Amino acid sequence: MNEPVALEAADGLEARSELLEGLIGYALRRTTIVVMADFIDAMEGLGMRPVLFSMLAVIRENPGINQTTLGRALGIQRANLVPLVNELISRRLVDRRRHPKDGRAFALFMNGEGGLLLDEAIARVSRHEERVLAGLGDAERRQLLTLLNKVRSG
Amino acid sequence: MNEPVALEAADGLEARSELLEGLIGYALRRTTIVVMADFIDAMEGLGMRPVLFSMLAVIRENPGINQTTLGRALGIQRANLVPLVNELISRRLVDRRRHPKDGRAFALFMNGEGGLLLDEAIARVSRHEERVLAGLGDAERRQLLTLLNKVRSG
DNA sequence: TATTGTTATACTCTATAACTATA
DNA sequence: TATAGTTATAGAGTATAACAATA
Repeated sequence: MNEPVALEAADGLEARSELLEGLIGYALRRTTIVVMADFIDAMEGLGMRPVLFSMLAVIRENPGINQTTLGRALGIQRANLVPLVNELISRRLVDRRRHPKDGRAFALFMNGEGGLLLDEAIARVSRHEERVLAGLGDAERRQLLTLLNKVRSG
Repeated sequence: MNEPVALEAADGLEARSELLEGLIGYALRRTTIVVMADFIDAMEGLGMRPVLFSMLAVIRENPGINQTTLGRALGIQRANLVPLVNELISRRLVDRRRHPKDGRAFALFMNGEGGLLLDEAIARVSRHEERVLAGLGDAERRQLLTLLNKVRSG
């Protein structure tokens, strides 16, 4: 409440950092945390996490995909994908069959129940994106997506 | 290599999802992972992680800040902040003193060694941001920062 | 009663190395 | 030799509940 004094405690209720506020990496990290938290809220009761949602989306759009390719598409290492795929299998959302031409590989397919769950999740994701992007116009949303992909492909 | 056939394995080397590619949340998450990985590379040998960097920045710019306020500024819960502050203390980058007017609280101050480390980290962060933003012009960089903060605050 | 810092705990994500079976 | 999937393990981030000391 008073003017700051050197070596006195700056223990107000709020603190800022001009350095951090100028860094895009920091803004990316903090914004992602906020958006992912809203995603998780939006999925309440579905047992859906961001990583499971993205796996279901890729599997449905790429029927028969194997785990290595799935992991590469999503930036997940093979070893870390194993328990995640097992989770989808044991929840009967995805079917896993031996690959017809490569005995080492599995082929993953979305089944009916997985499709229903994904559809419900997609409906919730639409509302979630509308909520977190409420402050942006259509042009700004397209611009943000373009800029993010530019950085990522960079 | 051939045209896709229903229920045949789509086990090519690459897979995409139009659904995910349209979601800003997904773009945020993937882009942040790429940028954070480059940050970590940039800090090689410094023992610096994103969270420690942000803590040092806030402590230097808010001398005497207590742990609760520091955590609130960075979105870190008090309980999770304890081992992180201990790490900075044991590495002699930050000093912790009892708060003069509140016996429950600590007041955190950056010391000389912490300042030197933070300065070196800032120099590396500048090169890191230049690297990950190389594909964007100045106007685009400002725009991205503005849009990210709009989403986060919105 | 409320707040600061702490401890304990559990879950998720991530990273690495080594193994098996198949190619 | 190389690749697909697996196992084991360790580190880091995150979330909750409960406690002691102090306000």
